[in-house]
Amino acid sequence: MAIRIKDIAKLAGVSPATVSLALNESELVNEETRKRILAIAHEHGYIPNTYARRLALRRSGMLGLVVPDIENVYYAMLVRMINNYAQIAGYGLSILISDNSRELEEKIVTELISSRVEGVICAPVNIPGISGEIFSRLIDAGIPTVCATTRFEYTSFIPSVMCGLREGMYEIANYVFQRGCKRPVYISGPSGVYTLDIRLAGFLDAAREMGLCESSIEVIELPEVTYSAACDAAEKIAVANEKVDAVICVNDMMALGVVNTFNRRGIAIPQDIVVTGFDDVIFAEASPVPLTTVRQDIESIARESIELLIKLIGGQKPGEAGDIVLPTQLVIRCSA
Amino acid sequence: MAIRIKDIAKLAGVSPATVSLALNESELVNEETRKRILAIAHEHGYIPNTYARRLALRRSGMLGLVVPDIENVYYAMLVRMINNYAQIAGYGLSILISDNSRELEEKIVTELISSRVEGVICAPVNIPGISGEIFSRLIDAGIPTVCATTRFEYTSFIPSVMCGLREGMYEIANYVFQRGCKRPVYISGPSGVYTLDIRLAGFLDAAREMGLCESSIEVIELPEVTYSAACDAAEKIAVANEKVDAVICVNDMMALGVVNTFNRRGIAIPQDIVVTGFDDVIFAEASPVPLTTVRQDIESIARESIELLIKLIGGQKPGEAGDIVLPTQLVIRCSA
DNA sequence: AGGAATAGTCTAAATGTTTATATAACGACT
DNA sequence: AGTCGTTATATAAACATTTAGACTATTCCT
Repeated sequence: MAIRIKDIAKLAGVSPATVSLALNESELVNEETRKRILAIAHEHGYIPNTYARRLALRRSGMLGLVVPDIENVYYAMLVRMINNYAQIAGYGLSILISDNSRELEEKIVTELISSRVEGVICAPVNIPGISGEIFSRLIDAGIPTVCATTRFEYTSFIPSVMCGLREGMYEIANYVFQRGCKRPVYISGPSGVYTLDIRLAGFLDAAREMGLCESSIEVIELPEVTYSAACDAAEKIAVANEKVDAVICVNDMMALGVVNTFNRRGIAIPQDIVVTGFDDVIFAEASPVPLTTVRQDIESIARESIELLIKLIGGQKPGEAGDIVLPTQLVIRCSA
Repeated sequence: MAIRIKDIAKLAGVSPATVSLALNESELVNEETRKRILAIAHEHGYIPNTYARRLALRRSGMLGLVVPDIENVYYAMLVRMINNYAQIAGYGLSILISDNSRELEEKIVTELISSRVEGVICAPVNIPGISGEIFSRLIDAGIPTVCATTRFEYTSFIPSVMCGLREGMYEIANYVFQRGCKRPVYISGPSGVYTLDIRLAGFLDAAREMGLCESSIEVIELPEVTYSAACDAAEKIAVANEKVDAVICVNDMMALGVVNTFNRRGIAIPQDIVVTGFDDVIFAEASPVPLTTVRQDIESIARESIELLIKLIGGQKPGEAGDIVLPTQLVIRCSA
């Protein structure tokens, strides 16, 4: 069906080798022949067969990117940017979605090895106890891999690029405490998720430093880090009304739930209660009370990830690189 | 580096053909030999080379999906669902992002042909005057293609699956008018974008039917369909204050901008002015005044697209299928 | 004129699979 | 003993490229 090099060769009255060389702009082939061949190729809409090409070349020119959830704007941003950077670096990008499932992650890793990608950036699923065995198969297969937006606790072979979440949460909690809040509620998701655990650690760092006693702080661990879960929690806080003066949320979506719930109940933010988010997603600013939050600079994560990956592809040992921790940025708006 | 069929053959003392057959669970090969071969393959972590495989098979088992903007939750949903359905149908999915650029779209189409995908679902870039020439190259290359979420005006060869946007906008505008509104402002983006043009047509249908005169309705065409553009427009409406009683927005993001701006200025929604959105994105419900809006059922778009695509792959002619128009759903909340 | 260098093209092997066809071994049947 | 089937395996070609090395013709030098 589709036209092949062999066909063009026949049409041009030369050998397939010459056609291949001509198409690849080799110096070896005569200017005139080249033009003739290119003309024929163009006329017939020749497009090379990727599979034959990559097989012969013994390289794919592809990188892989694995994300757990494409509907999360945070990962969507990551995808867009890595897509960009990969392009600039001259690689194709294979985007794979694990849909927060370990089994799919397994399959994806096999797929990546099978398609001989030259490097992988992975954001592993966000469930308690990630350990990196799945992705370490990539390393075993000799494929340079970097972990982005989080980190494998037990696998030192896979370097990571992420923001200093602990420091970021410390900073915003500290800011809230400096404002005079003494009875904070911290709203988080399930424990055991690395990126949530270290945020909590940052909060506790700040609380400890302020000398807040155990009884004056409350940590709520919800099963999900969603808007509606946060609404329910906020409802309870509003009802109990134990002089809580700050609600520190583990992400913006939850903060938004808290803000809307309090709003509806006539609780003034930040006058009555201070509320903070985390991530600085697009509608943090579009919230009825614009959110004070912590920005994770995803562009930097994307850039540094690709940069590190390319170094690894270039032969640098993972050990030499080490993990990269990027700064977060406190964004002060109105909610605190 | 990686182990090949040939290597396994040598280790097992059989021919490569036998190994291939064994790995593909063929009945031809002796049970015992098969087990021995599989054991060796497993032991050495054999993973077939995709490129060699696809080259020999003369089929890729892949579908392509092209979206203009992955950060748009609307497309993100589409991606997730089509990814799901493709998997169920036994295909791999190549996700490509055109980043709203025609040039990239060109490149992507070449890539798709080059990698011999068996079918494509495309959501073309959202700029004035899309005409489908770029994607019609897929048809020329014999690759079944369907257009999702919008439609090519001039290319009847590419069937489309989308919601009835005109009817949807008609319905919500009509609802607003039935409520008694007589001086609506319609906020849209640049004209020439098909999916915006037909929404406007739906609005005008409703206005005409209500007998609203030209002078009592205002149509604002902003350069961008963004939150901040809508905030500015809302600001002007608030200042002018010409008894406008409804603001009908072309999407939720803009409606949210209008709601927040009015909120800040003390204009009560829906008492003073009614506001509506379109799309029913996740935070339509999380808006300070939950948005009355129109839901596009992306799950259906995804399902119908894949279903149609698979029919086309199965040999159905595009002409026989025709475009698929799915119903929208009016979601009544508080803002109208 | 003869040899070397150069330019342009071709031959053939290689990439790692799949698969149609051939072959071999074995038993069963006449 | 020869024929036929069956079963299990091997051979070899095919898929569409790339590329090292061979070959030929031309030009340049002495």
